[in-house]
Amino acid sequence: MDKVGIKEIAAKANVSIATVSYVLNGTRNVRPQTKERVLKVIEELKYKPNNIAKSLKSKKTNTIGVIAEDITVFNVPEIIDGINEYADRYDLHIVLTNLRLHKRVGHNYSNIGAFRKYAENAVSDLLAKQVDGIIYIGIHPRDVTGLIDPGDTPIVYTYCYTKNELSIQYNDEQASYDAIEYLYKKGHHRIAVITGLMDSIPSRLRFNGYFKAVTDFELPFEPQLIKVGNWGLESGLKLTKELLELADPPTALLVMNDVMAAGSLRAARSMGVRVPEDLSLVGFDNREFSDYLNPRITTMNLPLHEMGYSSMRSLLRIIGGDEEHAAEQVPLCVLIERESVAPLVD
Amino acid sequence: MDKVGIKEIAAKANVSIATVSYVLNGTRNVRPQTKERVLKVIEELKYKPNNIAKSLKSKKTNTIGVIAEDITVFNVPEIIDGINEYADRYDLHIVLTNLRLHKRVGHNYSNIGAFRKYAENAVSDLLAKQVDGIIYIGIHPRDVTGLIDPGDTPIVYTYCYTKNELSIQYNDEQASYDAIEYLYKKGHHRIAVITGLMDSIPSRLRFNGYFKAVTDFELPFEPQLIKVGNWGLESGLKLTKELLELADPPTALLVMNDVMAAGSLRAARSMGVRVPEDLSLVGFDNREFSDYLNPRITTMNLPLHEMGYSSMRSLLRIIGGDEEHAAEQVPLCVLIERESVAPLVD
DNA sequence: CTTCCCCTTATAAACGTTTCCATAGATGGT
DNA sequence: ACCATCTATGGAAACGTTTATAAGGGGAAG
Repeated sequence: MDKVGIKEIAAKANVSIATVSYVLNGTRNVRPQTKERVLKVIEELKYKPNNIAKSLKSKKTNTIGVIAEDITVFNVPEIIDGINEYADRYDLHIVLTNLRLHKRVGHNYSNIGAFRKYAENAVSDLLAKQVDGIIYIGIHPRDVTGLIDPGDTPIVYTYCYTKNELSIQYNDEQASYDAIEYLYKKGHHRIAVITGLMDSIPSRLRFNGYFKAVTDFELPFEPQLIKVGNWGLESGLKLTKELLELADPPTALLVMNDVMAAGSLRAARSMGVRVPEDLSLVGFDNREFSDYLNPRITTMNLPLHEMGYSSMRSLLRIIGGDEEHAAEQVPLCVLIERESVAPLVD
Repeated sequence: MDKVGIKEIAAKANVSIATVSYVLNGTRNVRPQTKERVLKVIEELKYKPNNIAKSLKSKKTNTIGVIAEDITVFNVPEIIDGINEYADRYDLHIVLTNLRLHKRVGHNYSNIGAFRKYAENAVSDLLAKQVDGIIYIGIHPRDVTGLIDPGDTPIVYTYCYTKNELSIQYNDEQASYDAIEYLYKKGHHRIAVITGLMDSIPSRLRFNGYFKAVTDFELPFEPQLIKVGNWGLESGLKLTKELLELADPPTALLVMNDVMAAGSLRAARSMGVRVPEDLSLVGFDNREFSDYLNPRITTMNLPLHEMGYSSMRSLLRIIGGDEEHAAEQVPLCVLIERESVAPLVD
């Protein structure tokens, strides 16, 4: 099974390689009769194009490099799926680099320096592969400014924060604000919050939203209703207990991720507090399991698929030279109503 | 910022392009002094290699095509992560094709025919990109034999079933057998089972394991203890209720995925049956949330990372021409003990 | 019957590398 | 002093395409 290229086709069809190329790409008119003949030979010889050669000449690979800081982080696959949807439409291919952040440096981002060289390598490799552009999928809590240098290959960031570079990101602050507004409209006034780690950007932004809403709706601001968690279930459990042991416990609780919210549920159960009758609970992330818990918890959905899709669209705009219109409006987070919130009746 | 290639380096360093290539790859001895000079120019001009050209000449892309039937299916990212770990070690790159099976044809695999052309396209594209090999990540319940034709590009399948092709897959039957054995050793004899859809291969295999174990340990075989579910939470809930309403309900229950197991928990709670005191429960998949439920459920872990890793290793063996030793031993599933099983005391 | 133009097809250069082969100079054994 | 080796380097072909340019032939217009 010898390699059959355009040359072999040309020989067998008694035309020049140029002609074969023209029928292959429709770049130029070719007499129907000739075309037919060439096509037949292509069929016969089971010609398979070689995009490497094509790319070399045309300086276009139709390939986008996707760098994921960690593909096993729960939200990332859906973002990639969004990227894929767009890529499919435009016949683009994805070369995926998984930086495996967590497996390499664990969950402590302080020694992130050691990680930088992986990121840099990934970029070099991608550039060597002549990708037409790069999408960098962070893992949310980090500002990633200056981490890598893509030269003049277009890049867009998503699911992370940047200073000057374009980053496709939903609005954390708004999301959190909306959650509080929802609770407020259900009649709740004393609303507690369990944040994530406070050196994490989304944590701060979400807290901002909480604070803004509390202010806008003239809710009492009581520091003892604010608890700083660490994103883990145990922390949700412990802090919720503390909240419930208050002399005057809150009637509602916003927890900044679903994992901690699962902890809240456990705490409530252990103390005989009923959710939602005695305590309304809203989570964050709309993780699949939030629907499996008991009660099914009301939580804030993140527009992940759209973020992926938008990143791709932005990137292609930049590649197309339209840098100005690259910024994208990402759909808002929407609250998924389930069973963990009840209106407050006095 | 003109493109700087090997040619520009050669000119500026007063050597031939051949020499530049030799210092770049260390393919040949070059006088230290010359080497130095070339390296300096490379540095100065910020030379970035072009792997496209390299691949064209060398007929090696160092790229593996990964076709995922659906990257949003929960187990897939971890498999990819395993692939990545191996790829990193050997400086291989991944071009990822996500077939988006569920978003395209939903969860009803009967109209899978329409899906075939996506798979075929994916393969053609990958071949055009001259990948050195292909890994096909299915989504488990399907036999994928004959779906695609990779020509003579090496391929290995994983997380799906095949007839003659090499597929890296853990042992469903064994896993299920082990779960029953575990329950048996905890003193349980009347063990019920909730299967998945019975047109799914893992469902049948797992049932096989159950049946074998029941036979080996001389447990009573009572058909009313066998329920056929559909993988969804509601089905777990409903069937568990039926089981618990039996005149003589089982003391233990093996549920063939964690989602249905979440349903079982809900059923038990709604009927005032305590887990594990009144009913021992073991799930399947070791989904992250199985640790968040109440009680935390004991479940069967799948060696996903290893499957990815092994797939890659097998593939590289085939690429290296060692077809015989390509088959891999995939680590067994291991049961993760948590809180949902208690020993039976009479 | 020229002349011009258009339509179709061919020739060959180019893309950025690797690598085979050749060459020039140095070394060393006789 | 000569030939055989050996080392360091250069020249050029090749990988499979695309595409600029050229060329041949036919028809319409003069």
